[in-house]
Amino acid sequence: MDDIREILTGGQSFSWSEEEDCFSAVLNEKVYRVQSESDFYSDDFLRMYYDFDFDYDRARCEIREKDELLKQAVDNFPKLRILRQDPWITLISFILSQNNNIKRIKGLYDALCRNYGHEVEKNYYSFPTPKELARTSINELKELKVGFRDRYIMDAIEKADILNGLESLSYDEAEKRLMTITGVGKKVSACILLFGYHRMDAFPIDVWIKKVLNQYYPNKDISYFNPYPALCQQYLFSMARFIKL
DNA sequence: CACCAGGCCGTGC
DNA sequence: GCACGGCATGGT
Repeated sequence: MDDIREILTGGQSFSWSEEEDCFSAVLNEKVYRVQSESDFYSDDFLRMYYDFDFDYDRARCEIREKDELLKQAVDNFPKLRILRQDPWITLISFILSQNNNIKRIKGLYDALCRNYGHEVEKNYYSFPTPKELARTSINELKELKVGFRDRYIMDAIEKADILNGLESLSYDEAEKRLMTITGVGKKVSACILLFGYHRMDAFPIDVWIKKVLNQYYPNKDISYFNPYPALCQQYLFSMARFIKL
């Protein structure tokens, strides 16, 4: 379980809960339970979700060659991947993420599931669809302690249809549309495009990545991380948290 | 008491 | 265009 903990609970997805002997998540109207990487290869949905088709061996080799920090990152997190998540779930997840920490984001994610999702299995709730979440209100969201993000969630529910058709757009155009949702800026849209649309050209810059860039890459352009900007970003994010930068 | 967390908004220049 | 304070909440 140690090798997939960072992928499932390290900040790109908030769907997974660590139990005594497995990680569990309600996705695709089912409860999935996994203990190791191999469990992702036994099911069609999980295979897609785990980004089975991407050549991570090749990417890791190339990223390792870039510099010492990325080499350490690849060696510390050998299994790191970019999961293929649902756009709507990533939209709400990363609205919740702003000025927040991973543990509390997960708590709020679970609260939305329990309150507005449906029970797929005893005590396992799905993430609410836009229609389900539309049953909420500013006041109910306040009670769940989402804080100042309440009005952002309300606006996202109203504009959920923006998510349809982003696949065919350029990065800049897709980003522009996402940013018409109140509470969605450059960083949150980068996370949505990366984790929800598998846009591997995305490069979300959060507080951790800012520290890394300032300290280790002060005079480098983002293009330094080509041809795997998103993966490098993910490695550096995990590494920065690991060494408590 | 302070400062921080996978930031963004509103205001002022 | 850029800088800066404010923002809900919970943890350290």
